[in-house]
This record gives sequence, structure tokens and C-alpha cells, in this order.
Amino acid sequence: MPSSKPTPVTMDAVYTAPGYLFRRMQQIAVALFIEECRSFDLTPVQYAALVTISTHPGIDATRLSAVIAFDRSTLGNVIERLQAKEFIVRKPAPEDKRVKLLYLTKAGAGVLNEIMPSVEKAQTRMLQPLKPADRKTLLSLLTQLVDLNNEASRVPLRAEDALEHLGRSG
Amino acid sequence: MPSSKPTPVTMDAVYTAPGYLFRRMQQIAVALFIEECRSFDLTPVQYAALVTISTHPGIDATRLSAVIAFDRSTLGNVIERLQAKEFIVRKPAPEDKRVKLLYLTKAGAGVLNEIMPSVEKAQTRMLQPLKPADRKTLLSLLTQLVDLNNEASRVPLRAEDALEHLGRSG
DNA sequence: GCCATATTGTCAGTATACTGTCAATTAAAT
DNA sequence: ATTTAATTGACAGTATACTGACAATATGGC
Repeated sequence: MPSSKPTPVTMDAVYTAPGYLFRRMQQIAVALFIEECRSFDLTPVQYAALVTISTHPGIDATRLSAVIAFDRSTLGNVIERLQAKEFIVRKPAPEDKRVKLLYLTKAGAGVLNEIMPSVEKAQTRMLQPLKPADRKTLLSLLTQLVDLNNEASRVPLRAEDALEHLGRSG
Repeated sequence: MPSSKPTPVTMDAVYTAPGYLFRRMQQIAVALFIEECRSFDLTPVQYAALVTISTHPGIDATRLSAVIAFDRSTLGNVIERLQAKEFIVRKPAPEDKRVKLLYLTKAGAGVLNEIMPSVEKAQTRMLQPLKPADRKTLLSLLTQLVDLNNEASRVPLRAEDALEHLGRSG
């Protein structure tokens, strides 16, 4: 017969779970980013979107979502905010009336250039407590893990999608 | 004079940043949790809260927030939802009219017992793609990093706070 | 050309997260 | 004891995230 004796629950069920640790590190990462970049009025997500629009001028929202693996619905609001701050502009695509193409404004390119050192500082700070060798190990394992689990999230990363707006066929 | 020549921005500014990788892993971790625990109507945060109330019956919201390092404001809504699902109850504290003490209901204890295997499965799955030795390494480094960066987040983990409701002096 | 299908942006709804504020209440200072 | 501080739960406001739906538009099969 199946034993229904309940295992005594301890806080280890939370503290040692990788999911909990990833959540904590995400909180910490965002906190450090916001702290270092306070003067630029850009969130981590907005920064990632801005970088991607910079490297892929004329990308549309759907492809942008695939390239940084952010939800399409979420990205709509992010784009709105970047547009409100006048860091990007949206232009209707001539060949497809559904699509709106994204471009950096001068202000957007400017803020991106200026914020870079602060972003670097935040990224450095979050791994700082580890020994240099451990930083490399963690980053390597984390990169592998994200890549190998790519399909597990709703919006898998599709870096190659970024090239489609340049006229490739899928 | 300072060179204002802008460094060409590449997607590496996003893809290799630890902050981005932590965000991706958090997304993936939540997605796997939700998938494995679909039948239980509990989110990762609600699960963590339930575990903590189980191991600390009679804890209040502020101490709960310190023990799992979740924001106090956020936790208010989480508690409301757990209460709506009748997994917990809130009782006013006799000695302090501000405080409401949290307790598991029978249904709460039941769901916690039943969900455990699915939670375990989700936690296992998210590290599965790595070799066993690498899983151990990553978990160890992650645990260290979260601990060493504890003060960087708005709500640092204060595990010892959990004992106060048992009558300690701070 | 027509029709089933897919894509795009958008929206409503729910659930974290954080900032800042507030009233009620308690504790501390003197 | 009275003023001052701090604490507690709550709230409003902003910003990710995901689900599921929708109209407008494109595309494919035929």
C-alpha cells in the first residue's frame, strides 16, 4: 500500500531549490542594474530592447521578441515606453500593413552609448563576490543551461529570426 | 582629450551579460514549475509562501517577507490569493492589533503535501541538461552568490527573523 | 481569384516585483 | 506621561511576464 506518511517540510524545500535561487539572483541583478543606471531612466528590459534595435535597425516587434526572448505582449508595453521617452520611432512597413518597424532616434543612440559603462559596472558587480575562476565557471554553466533549456520557455530565443527583416526567406 | 568614438554595439552586450542570463533562467524556471504543477493551482511564489507558513505557523506578513526575501507589498497580494483559495487563514494577533498571523488550513497542508513531487520534478528538470557534476557546481556557486549578494536586493533574506514570533527579542 | 490558415499588433486579465505613501498602532526617549 | 520613532498592513502607481483572445492583414493551396 502507498505510504501516506508526509515528509516533514523544511525551509530547504525553498532555499536549495534552483528555481528559488534563480529568482533571488534575478531580483539582485535588477536591483544592481537600477542602482548603477539610476540617472538614465532605462530598465534592464528597455536596455536590451534598445541594444537590439540598435544592432537590427528596422526590426519589427515580433522579431525583436524572438531575438531577446521576451514575451510579445510584454514587449508591446516596453516599446510604448521607449517611444514615449523618444528613444525609438515606429514606422509602418511599406510591404506589410500589419508591421511597424523600429528605429533608434538620436536620443536613443545617445543614451545607449552613455549607459554602457554603468551597465558594465552592474554586470561586474553581480559576480564580484565570486573568485575570478568561479565567475568564469558560473557564466559558462549558466550560458549552457539557458541554451539547453531554450525550448522550455514560452518565447524561445530565435537569434536567426533577426535577419529576416533584411530580406531572407524563412 | 576624451575619445568619444562609440564602441560598436553587438548583441553580446545582451547575450553574455549575467543579468540577462539570470532573467532567462528565471523565465525558464517559472515555465517548468507551472508546467509540472499545472493541476495544483499554485505559482512558485505561492508555493514558497505556503512552505514557509507551514514551517512557521503563526508568522506574520512582514516576517514572512524577510524569510523568503519577497517584497512586503508584493506579498500582500500573494497572501490574499492564498486566502481566497482557502489554503491559509489570517488571525489577528492578541498582543499587537496591527499584526495578522498566518496559518495553513487543512486544504493548504494537503496541497503542499501533494505538490511536493511535482515541484521536485520541475527543480530537477531545470538542471537536467547539465552533467551531474556541473549541476552540483552551478548550484553551489549560485547559492554562494545569492548569499554574498544578499544585501544588494531591496528585501535581503533574514532567516533569523522567522524565530521572532516564537518570543525572541530582536 | 477564393478560401483556409498564419501572422501582426493589440488588448483584457492575472501574477509577480518595486517605490513611495499612509493610518493605526506600538515602542522608545526623555 | 507625552512626544517621537518605528512597525505593520494596506494602497496607488509603474514595470515586467504570461494566457488567451481579437481584427486586420498576408499567404498558401486549390
